[in-house]
Amino acid sequence: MTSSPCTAKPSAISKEATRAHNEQLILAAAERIFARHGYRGASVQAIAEAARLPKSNVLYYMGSKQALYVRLLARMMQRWNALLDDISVEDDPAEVLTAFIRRKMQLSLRHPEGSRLFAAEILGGAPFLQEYLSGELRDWVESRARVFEQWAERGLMDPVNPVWLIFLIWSSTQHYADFEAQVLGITGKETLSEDDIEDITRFLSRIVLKGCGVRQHKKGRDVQSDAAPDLPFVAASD
Amino acid sequence: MTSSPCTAKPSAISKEATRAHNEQLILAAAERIFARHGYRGASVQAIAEAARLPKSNVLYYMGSKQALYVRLLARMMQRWNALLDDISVEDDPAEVLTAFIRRKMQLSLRHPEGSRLFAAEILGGAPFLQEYLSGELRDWVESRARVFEQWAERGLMDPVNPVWLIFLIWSSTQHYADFEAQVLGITGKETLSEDDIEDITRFLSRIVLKGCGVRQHKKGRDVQSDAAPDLPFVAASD
DNA sequence: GTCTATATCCCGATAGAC
DNA sequence: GTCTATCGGGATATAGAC
Repeated sequence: MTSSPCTAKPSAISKEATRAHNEQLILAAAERIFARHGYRGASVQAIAEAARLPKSNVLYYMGSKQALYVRLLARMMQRWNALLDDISVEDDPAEVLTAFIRRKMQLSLRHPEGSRLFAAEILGGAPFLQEYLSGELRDWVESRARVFEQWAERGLMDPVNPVWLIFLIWSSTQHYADFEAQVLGITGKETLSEDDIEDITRFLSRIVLKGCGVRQHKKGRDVQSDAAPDLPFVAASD
Repeated sequence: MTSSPCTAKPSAISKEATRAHNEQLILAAAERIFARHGYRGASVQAIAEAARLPKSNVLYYMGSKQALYVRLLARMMQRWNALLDDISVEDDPAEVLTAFIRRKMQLSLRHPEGSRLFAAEILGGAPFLQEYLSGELRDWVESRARVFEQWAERGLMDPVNPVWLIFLIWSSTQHYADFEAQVLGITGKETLSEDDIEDITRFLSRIVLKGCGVRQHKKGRDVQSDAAPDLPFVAASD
């Protein structure tokens, strides 16, 4: 990934490539700045400097500050949707929940600025995302909630409130991206290593599965109903 | 702060009362605006309008935008510290953890704007709070972490990473204040009722205690080591 | 297509009238 | 003490030179 803007000679082919390249520079820089200062607190000037381009160039490529912001939000929602798998009541709860936690964790830490951009938008009352939240996302939550309830009816997990459970997974995973400054300050680390991420992922999976009484899926075998089985991924305690 | 009877000069008293009253108006309004738009995105003009005072009045009372912001952060840290109880290894894990979750939940929902103000500060890289995070708060976390580890050594709970556990409790409770817009959009509610709060609190306590394998403290009785006892506060499932 | 120069407005902060 | 008027600077956005 080159970090310098392309202002080279306009040969027919490289024009489009240059434009695409500069757009990517702007989007990456804008995600950082918007995440850090929020919509109003971010200035086009600051975004331009972060992208090493003139301010007018940013507005020329993106049209307006608001259009740029909306485009970034849409990109983040797209990433989000990419891991919102469909699940059915026939699936194994343990597998689905661990995969859900793992993917959410990876998304947050693969795109920390996007995650913080989203967080800042919600923190400010979600002026640009209300429709998405109470429409598309709400439907997604409701459909998964129904599956969780059916799992509980079949005795595959405890009858917990499925919406609170989804919020628990969202909040506890996103925390490591959104509150990174706090996490690093308290742990004294400079960054979270791959091992840390793996450790946290296993910790959260363990707590959620055990906390919800999810039975291990063992085909052709009876499952003990009141024992707390040792899970295969007991987290290290530091 | 004196509470003098002073009947001689009521005008002098009402002056101070007016000042105190206006300061409270400004602090409340500023907390809302800063929480919504972040430090840079908030304008003194907007704060003044929210407090129904002239802009110059806000700066006259508070000195500067930054002084006002720092004062609000300090107030929130003070509220925070007020519930950071000391705990010892002799205390009952179940009681301590449930009380911790309950208090944290109440704090977040009693002061949602303060919670969001803090969140915005962390989201932006904690420029004003880094010292607090890597100093006072870090020490607090370490001391509690050591107690959790000792509990695990005594077999009172599973040997989970205590710092991840603290982050889990923080994130999952704060979520309902910081991401209120998302929670309300998805649940379709206009506000979270007292019953909702109680339900969420019990849900989180249940998951954390069961997920960490916290044994119920029963003095003078042996504790079954591998059974998952039914907790007294099994959450309703909706 | 790109970037300089500029238009218009709002920012935080202050001086000075009352 | 309170508030109007204003300052210098920076905001978004655009017009126009190259």
